[in-house]
Parts: sequence; structure tokens; C-alpha cells
Amino acid sequence: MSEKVFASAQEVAARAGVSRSAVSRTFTPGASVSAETRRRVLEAAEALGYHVNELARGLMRNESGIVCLIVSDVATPYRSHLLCELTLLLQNAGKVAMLINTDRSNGSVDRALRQAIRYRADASIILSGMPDKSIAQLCLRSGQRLVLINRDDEEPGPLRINLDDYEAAGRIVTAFVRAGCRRLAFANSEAGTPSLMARERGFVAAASALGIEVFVERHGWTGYEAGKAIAQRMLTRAERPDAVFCATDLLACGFMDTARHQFALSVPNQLCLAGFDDIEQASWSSYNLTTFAQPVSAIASKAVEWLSHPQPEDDSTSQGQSIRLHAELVWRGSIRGG
Amino acid sequence: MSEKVFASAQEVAARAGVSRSAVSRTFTPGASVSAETRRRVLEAAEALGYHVNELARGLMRNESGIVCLIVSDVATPYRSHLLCELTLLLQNAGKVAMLINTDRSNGSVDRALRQAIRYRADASIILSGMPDKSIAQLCLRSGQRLVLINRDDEEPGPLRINLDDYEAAGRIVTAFVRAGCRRLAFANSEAGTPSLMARERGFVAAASALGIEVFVERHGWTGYEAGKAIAQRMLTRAERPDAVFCATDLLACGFMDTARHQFALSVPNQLCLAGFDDIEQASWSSYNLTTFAQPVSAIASKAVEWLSHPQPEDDSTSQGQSIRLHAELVWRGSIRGG
DNA sequence: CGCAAGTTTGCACGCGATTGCAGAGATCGA
DNA sequence: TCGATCTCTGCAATCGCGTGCAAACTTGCG
Repeated sequence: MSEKVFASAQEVAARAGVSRSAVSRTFTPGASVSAETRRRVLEAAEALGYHVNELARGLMRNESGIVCLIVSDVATPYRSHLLCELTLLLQNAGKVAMLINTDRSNGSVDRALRQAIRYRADASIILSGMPDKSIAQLCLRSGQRLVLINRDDEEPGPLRINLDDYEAAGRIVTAFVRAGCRRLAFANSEAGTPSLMARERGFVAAASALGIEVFVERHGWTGYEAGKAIAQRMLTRAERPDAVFCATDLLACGFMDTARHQFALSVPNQLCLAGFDDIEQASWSSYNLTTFAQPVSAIASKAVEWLSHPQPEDDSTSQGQSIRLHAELVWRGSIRGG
Repeated sequence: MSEKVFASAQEVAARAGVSRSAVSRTFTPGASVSAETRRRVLEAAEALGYHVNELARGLMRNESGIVCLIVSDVATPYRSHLLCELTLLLQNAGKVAMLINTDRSNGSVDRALRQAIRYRADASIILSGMPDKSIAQLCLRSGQRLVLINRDDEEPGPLRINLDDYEAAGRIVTAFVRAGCRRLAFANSEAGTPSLMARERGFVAAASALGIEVFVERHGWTGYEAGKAIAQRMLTRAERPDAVFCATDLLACGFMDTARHQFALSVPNQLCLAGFDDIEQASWSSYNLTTFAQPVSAIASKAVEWLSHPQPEDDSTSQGQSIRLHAELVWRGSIRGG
């Protein structure tokens, strides 16, 4: 890694018999170079195996082309799906994605953002966890764009993309009731992220409006295992629920498996279930889960679009923009009727 | 992105009343600075919100700290798991991961590697797809480390990490036969990657050694849907197989679902199944799939270890190293007996 | 106190690029 | 033929940092 290995613009210039500036201009779209010069430069570059050094370019331009993706639980279906979509769009926009994996410990998002700053990332997209306000401020002050996905929050400055979690949760109550269910329950994790809590509140509120009280259980992390554990508890209660809304598809899968294989309950005949995210597994025929679809592509494209276009921040306070997307109900077979 | 926003080492030096070199040395581990100077520098840095510019540093050091991860099908369980593990280890090693998604475009691995070169990545880890030989050569010549995971290939130079796919496939034949199965089949995708083909060859060979002919079907991409489609075809044949080895867990899940829900077959009573990868879903109780575990952590740590340590390339020909890891059979409930 | 050895520190150069500025040609109309 | 205008091109400054080298300072010991 120590010996010099790459041809520099200098050497290309020498070989092509032009100045270094000419080389630079050849590789800068929209710069003024004559066709002849350009040809000779390209030829020399090819011969020498020249590749623009983005580090140096970023240094001068004050724009690295790097976008940081800050995310925990990368291996989770929903997260990896979003990640996939984002990287694809970023690449198309001529940016490059730097992936920072945060665990759930606190302070790890801050470390990630600091890393982003050190590489002078043009922007950061936060898929999980919340940055400390001071760090977020630092990012913003330093001209870095910040996008928060599904982290509803009043932090000023960044772009915030959220779903209508609250309303969606209300809609599923209707579906449950229409299916004849009366003993409603909500399965949540202890994570307590804004979107999860919004789903819970929306569900409870809508049920309450119909005079139904919801049994809420929060347990563990937002995964399959937690779903099993919650089912374990809920289904052994005297007053067993006949409809459960799980805050997440993973929870729902775990719940359904335990309900069927351990309690021999038939879904949806004896128990109605719904989830949220519409991960791939929800459509697998073993689950066939009715759920809400995260508009992953829309989320990703909104984010990238906002990063690419010098967004209209003429808005006086530069208070940041907030986008609210719709989570569509995907009707499958885990609720009666339909 | 245009106005200058960050404090430079220069300004920190001024505020601390020292030279710029002192600042630089303070942030360079192992450099010679007195405790007093260091303190004043750190204080000034804190006050000014100074953060080392890794772009500039990388420029000087000829070592960016960037490692490129080149991968397709990011949203797939196995890939995202590996990705997760890799980024975590890279971060611990003080490197940073640049994610390049090679979906939906051909020649994209080459473009990706070129991108890696332009950012002067210290190394690239290729999880999918094969680079053009000439590009790979370019990477190597330019001092970039190259790691190929599960792309068995005789390309010289890089580190190659592979599993004992061939032997593993042989072991599952034994298990099937012991369970009393005689009509063996192999479900593969058309992808034809080295590891998939090795599994197929190993399976066919081991069966053939026992005088059993294997029915092989290749179809579609390596996912759930392909598994369903293959099951559809295989199970409508006159001579229906009683044991199927799927090249991938995703294929196996699709296969199992179709076998059960559409052909009303009982697994493992009427049909034995096995997969490969040990994705999370394989352990879900709806599938409870017997499969081979990819040693994901081991793969990741081998890769990162090799990148971090100036590996012993004193090996005369610098022919590249090849690591072969063991895929352990995880026995669950989709094969009779055990 | 004097000198050798060791520790810090500052200077100045280089890394590989972009870009404002001004000069050199080229084109064109009168 | 002569400016005037326009297109190219090279010069040199700059971005933020690392590091060899030599000067300055500190320390220890006789």
C-alpha cells in the first residue's frame, strides 16, 4: 500500500503533451477542452491506466460523493431490502454508499456520524437509531444533508420520511372487527422506536373508539423469537385474544408459528393476525400474512432525490422537510373475510 | 456544500498556539508529542469542532481505509447476514465499508471495481459475480487486496474463501439413504455459480457411487419462487422423488411450501428435504429445515483478518491464498431419522 | 558546568486534484 | 487588414494533511 502505483494527472499530461489542467478538464464534465486535446488525453490515460483520484477531487471540490447509510440490524429482511434499494438509487445518482453498521448500544450512531464527518460525506441517511442532537447539529452545520427514515422526530434540519403508522393501525382494527373479532391484542417489542409506538397508539385508540380494550404486550427485540415469546404469553392467558396485530412481520411470523404448532390454533379461523412491513416471508404460503406494505422504493427514491437536488431550502426557517407516505394494506389470508 | 465549513488542522494549530505538525501528530497514533502540547491541541480541536479529514489523510498515506464490498442480491437472507458480519468486523479493524450493489446491470462488477479504484480502496471483497480478469489484474497491480467469497476460481492473486460444497453434498446423500430414500433429486437455479455447481456435482457423484441416479432440475434464480416452480415440475413427474436436496435454503423453503400446501405431501414422512446456507428462516418452526450452515462469522473474520495483517505474501509466486471452510450439517426435522 | 543522548517541535515539501485568471489563437464582420 | 469576441490552454494557488530533517530543548551523568 506504500509504493506509488497509480498514474497521476501529471504523468498523463506529460505523455499527452499537454498541461495538467487539460487532463483535469477532460475528466470534468462541462469543462472547456478541444476535441483534439481530449482525444490525446484519453488515449494517454488509457495507456497509463489512469483513474481519477476521488479523494483528491473530493478534497478540492468540498464534495466527496459519499453518502453514509447508518443502520443497525442489517440482516433483517426489511432493512436489507431498503438498503438494497437505496444503494441502487445512489449509484444511479452518481453517489457512492458508505455503510455503517451500528449496534443497538447508544452512542453508536454518534460514532457513525462522526465517521461520516471524517470522510466528509455529503449526506447521511439514518435507518435506525437516533443521533444525539448535538451531533446532528454538527452534521447540519457542516453542510451535510441528513435524512431520517421512520424515526419520527421533531429535530429540525434534516429530511424526515415517515409512514402513516397511526392511521394504518386504525384501519386494521376495522378489518379485525369486521371479521368478528372482539378480543384484540397488540404485540410489540421493547425497542420503543417512534414508528412502533405510533402503531401501538393508533391501534389502541381506534379500538378504544369502538369501546374495545386492547391487551398490549411488549417483549424483547423486534424479531421472530420475540414473536414466539409473546405468543407464548398471550395465548396462555385466560382471556385469549382472537385477533393480534403485530408491530412487525417478523413478530407476526413468530407469533403465527407458535400459535399453530404449539397451541394448535388455526389461522385465521380461530385467530386473526396482521403484521407490518410486508417482508418477503409474509407472502410465503406458510404464512400468507395480511400486512401493511412499507413503500420501500418510494422511501428510497424520496431520500435520494432530496439528496441530489439542491432542495428548496429557501423555506425561511430551514426547518427541514417532513414527508409522510402511505402504508398500503396487503390483504392475504391471515384475517377472515375480505 | 461549497462554503468552507470545517476547521482545518491549520486553525486548530493557531488556536492552540502550536505548529500544524503538532496537530497532525496529535492525531497520528505513535507520533511524538509532549503531553502538554497534546492537551492543548485536543482542547482547541474540541472547541473548533475539528475532525480529521480522511480524504486528505488517505491522499498522503496512500491508504484510504476504505474497503469495497461488491455484492448483488443484498436483500437476500444469506447475503445480508454476511454483509452485516463483514461491516462489523471491518469497523472494528478501523476500516470503513463502501457498499457497491451490482444488481440489475451487466458489466456492473467491473464498473464497481473501477469505482473502488477511483476511491483508492485498500481492498475489495467480492460476494457475488466475477470480475473481468483484466480488471482484477488492475486491482492487484494497484496494490488493492482482493477477496473472493464462494467464487471458487483459479484466478491468481486474491484471497479465495470457499466451502467444502462438494463434500457436504456427498454427506447429505448418506443421510437421505439412511432415511430410506432412493429417488433422489437436486433442485438448482440456473445461476450456475461455482459453489452451486459444486453442490450439484458432489450430490450427483456421491449418489452415483451408490448406484443411484439423481434427477436434476435447474430453474430460475436462487430464490423462493424458483423453489416453488421447481417443486411444481418435479412433483408432477411420474417418478416422484422422495428426497430433494436444494442448492439453497430459499429454494428449499419454496419447495417445501409447494410440496405441503399444493401437493399435500408430508415432510419428512413422504418427502425428505435439505437445503444449504442455514438462513434464519430455516430454523423457523414452519420449516424446521435440515441444512448446511455457512460459517458466516468465520468467513468474515478470515477475510478481514487477511486484509488487516500484511499477509505473508513472501510466498514466491504470490499465487494467492485459498481457504476452505467446513459447512456443518445442521440437523433439524426435514429428514426422517437422525 | 559541560557534553552526549534523547525528546519535541517547526519548516517546508509533496500527495493529486480543481479552478480563476490571463494570455494565445481562431473566427468573423466591417 | 484590424479589432472584437470567443474558445482553449497553461500558470499557479489551493484544498487538508503527513513526514523527513534539522534545530531547539530537556535530561542525565561525571
